[in-house]
Amino acid sequence: MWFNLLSFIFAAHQILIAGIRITQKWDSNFSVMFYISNMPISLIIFEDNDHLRESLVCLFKSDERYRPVNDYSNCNDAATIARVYEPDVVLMDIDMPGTSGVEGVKQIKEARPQTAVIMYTVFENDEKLFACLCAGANGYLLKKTSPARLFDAIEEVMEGGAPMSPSIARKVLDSFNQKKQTQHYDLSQREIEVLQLLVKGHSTKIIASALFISFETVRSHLKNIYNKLHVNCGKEAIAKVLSERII
Amino acid sequence: MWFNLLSFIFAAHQILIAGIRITQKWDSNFSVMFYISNMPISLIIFEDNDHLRESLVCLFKSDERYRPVNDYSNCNDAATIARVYEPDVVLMDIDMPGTSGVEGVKQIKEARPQTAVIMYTVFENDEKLFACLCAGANGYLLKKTSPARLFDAIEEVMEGGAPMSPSIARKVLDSFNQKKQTQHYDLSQREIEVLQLLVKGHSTKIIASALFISFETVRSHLKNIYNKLHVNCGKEAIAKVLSERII
DNA sequence: ACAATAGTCCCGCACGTGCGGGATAGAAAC
DNA sequence: GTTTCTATCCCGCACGTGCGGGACTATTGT
Repeated sequence: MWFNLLSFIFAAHQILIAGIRITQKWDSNFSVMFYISNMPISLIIFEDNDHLRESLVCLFKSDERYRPVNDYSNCNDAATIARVYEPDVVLMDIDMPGTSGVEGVKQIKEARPQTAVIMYTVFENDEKLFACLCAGANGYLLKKTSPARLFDAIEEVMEGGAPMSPSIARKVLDSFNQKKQTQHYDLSQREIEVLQLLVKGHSTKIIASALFISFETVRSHLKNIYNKLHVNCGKEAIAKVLSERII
Repeated sequence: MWFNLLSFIFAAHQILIAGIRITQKWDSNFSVMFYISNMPISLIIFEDNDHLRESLVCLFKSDERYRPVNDYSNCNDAATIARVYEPDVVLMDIDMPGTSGVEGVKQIKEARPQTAVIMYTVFENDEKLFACLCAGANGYLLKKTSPARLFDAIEEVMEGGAPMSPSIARKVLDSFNQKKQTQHYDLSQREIEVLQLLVKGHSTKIIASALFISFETVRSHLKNIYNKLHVNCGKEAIAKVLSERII
């Protein structure tokens, strides 16, 4: 159960009141929420494999900390389900008949952003991973995850964390470091300065006055930049720089 | 100790040979490496607080799995140190006199990419966090991390993971989801199609032929798009879309 | 039935920009 | 000591593009 206490700042991560553990959590609107641990965590599972789904329900029923509310073999009505049952946590498979899990997490996050959605899948490929993260997933676990780690992950996401399988976390961190993997275009320092202003959308004239050099000089630099980046115009250059994270 | 076995693909994550646990790891050049667990993990610590640094060394010396090679109160010679001692793991503070930890991780990763660098800091602000990740950090732990979790994190990073404190992991995942926080510009479906082609760097003429509509129609759409995005030209539109992750 | 919206198409004008030239001076590299 | 690189500046031409108009059609919502 969540209590939304707007505009209240609380420094410590856990406090004890009358024996009840209260854990801090920030929601996406920067309001503070508290999770009272002696309430069971309500849980909904989306998983099309009947065996696995029933095993998961059974697993969570075995621990009094969890209250598996419902489970579904598809997420066609994910938004409604989230609104009606108001689950704390959702475990979401990706590959399901009908609506995919990627679309499912998007709908749940739109319908009820407080619900933490943990992806639970065999997929390790970048495309599905980043699609889920952009859709608002709060965690990403591979199906080889042990039950103990599954429990930990749910605790972690309830405490404001983002549980990920190690190889997934690595992929996520690597995505920040991709600019080193892209080739080096051998731009001079001055050309980098010009390019940095260009990718902010500034015109040649503005760049010239910003760098205290002549309009024609900037154009000359831009010509060289376009050659080095193998593009034909400023728009292509901006697109290339921003999408490949050069500079 | 690492053995670099190029072009060899190994499916399982752990195998047992004669009682020695071998763990798979991928390095950034896509070659496979194996970590033999009965070898102690060599470790270098950069931390300017003498008390904390000595405590950490003491902590790691207490466990035979770790071999703290050296420790430094600044990372001015980080690149040389990495090349000479070839550590498996580096624990790196951020706020140090002289070269900052952000610069330190960058230098270490350039000098010896195989070395896993885990940031170990009090800083939770986005700026420093993402600067470290872009510099190539393999993990990010807050100083409130317990010793047990510290050990786990080093195991995790050696096995190809990316250990992060929960609040850090959350920040990282949230960074993927920022497009929902940006405002909605109320673009029509057709305008989105035009804009998607524009941000690829395509000219008006190309967009027209790609969408099977007239050149003038595309220009008309672009005019409306610029109005809705509050920009004055295509370059600004591309810059805004790609940097704010609209669409 | 009417208004609003989206999508399509067209014109002309002015300016920005890409392209192909050329030139000079200082610094760095060989 | 010559070459190469970098930064700086200039010209003219052709095309792309932003801006301000207008017009027609289909759909949607009231």
